[in-house]
Amino acid sequence: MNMSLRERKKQRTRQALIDAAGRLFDEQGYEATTVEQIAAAADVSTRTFFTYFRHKADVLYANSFERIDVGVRVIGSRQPGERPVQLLARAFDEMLAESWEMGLTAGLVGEAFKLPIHSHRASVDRSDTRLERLAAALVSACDIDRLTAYSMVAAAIGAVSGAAAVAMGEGRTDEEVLAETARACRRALAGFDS
Amino acid sequence: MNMSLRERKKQRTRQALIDAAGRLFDEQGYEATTVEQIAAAADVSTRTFFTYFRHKADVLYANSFERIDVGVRVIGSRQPGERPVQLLARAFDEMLAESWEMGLTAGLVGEAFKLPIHSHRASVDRSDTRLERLAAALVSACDIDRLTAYSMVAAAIGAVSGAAAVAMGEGRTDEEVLAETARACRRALAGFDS
DNA sequence: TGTAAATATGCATCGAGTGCAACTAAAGTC
DNA sequence: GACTTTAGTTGCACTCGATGCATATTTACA
Repeated sequence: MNMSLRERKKQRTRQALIDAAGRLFDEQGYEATTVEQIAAAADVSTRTFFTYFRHKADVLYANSFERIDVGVRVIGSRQPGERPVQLLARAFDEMLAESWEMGLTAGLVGEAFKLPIHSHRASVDRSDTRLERLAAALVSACDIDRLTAYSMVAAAIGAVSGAAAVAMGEGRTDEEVLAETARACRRALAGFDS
Repeated sequence: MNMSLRERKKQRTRQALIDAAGRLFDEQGYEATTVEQIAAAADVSTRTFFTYFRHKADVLYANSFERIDVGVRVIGSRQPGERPVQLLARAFDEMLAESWEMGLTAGLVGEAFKLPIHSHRASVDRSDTRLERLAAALVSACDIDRLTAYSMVAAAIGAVSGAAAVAMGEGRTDEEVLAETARACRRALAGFDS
């Protein structure tokens, strides 16, 4: 980890923004918090916020995007003979494990799942979405058609999000939430093991 | 259908907005089209657009929301002994059948699926989302816990959206798209038949 | 130390979305 | 048919997310 001063500063600012956003979202809710407030709390200009995150909502997913990397990596490490369903389930397990480990606040995750997030003006770079990246990885790793791959990943994401939202909404413990999401994921995938 | 003049006018305006939006989205794409343009094309003020649709994106889902009603109704009509998975699959079949019947342009549907839709300022009325409404209906109709219901519905929605997006992206015929989405839906649900 | 490259910031502007108040047209009343 | 009530339309001002551009300010590197 030999970062240049520049690099370190960038990381620090980025983290400051994430922390500030997390704190403010928890305190006032997502909608009630403005980018201006986040930037002020992180001691940078509003304009600078947008050099780190394309959209206000992206700060919520900041770590989520890194989690996707984990999933893509798992998919890339497919064992010979491993079936797509198993592989994808394994990828989700790793991603979910990561999620809790890196101490996302419930507030952050909760908001993230709650939001039917969209994009305002942003011309939505599809290749950057969770679905796209995981499905693409699955297609390259296995002998599977795009349609099936996308359906599988989308079903899994849906199940996981739905389960997590309800479980967290009901105030379950982290362990329970983790267990329930993993279970929902497997159930959603089961039928694709044709 | 004995509507008052007022009611008829409202429907006409609403339809004019939907039509104008569909046309413009097809011609220029979703992002490039402004609400101002849609309103102008429908010959109403910009402000009026927002009395019909809460968000720009809602005009895309205009008919989709009505489809959800169909699904909710199917779920409400559960046959004694019918399992949640069968019931939900039936609901999705009906909703999908409706979709093509009422002549949604591929452009409209395509855009709708493409968008990782979100909400700008709008404090997202959750009880109004597809997921919420279908899951809630399922919980009342069957003896099923919220967590499972939400996971199921979310998985199904994901699978259907994913399959539809890919199938349409590949230029399949309407029949094929319909068949593939129905299949993806069933596969996503299969594992929930515990 | 000076210069090139990367960041940060201010400013102007666009588009979505909301609240409010004034206006217009339809509906119901006498 | 004129009168009032009520629903729906519109303009206006404003907030906030987001982008482009031009200008500082830093850091890197010779």
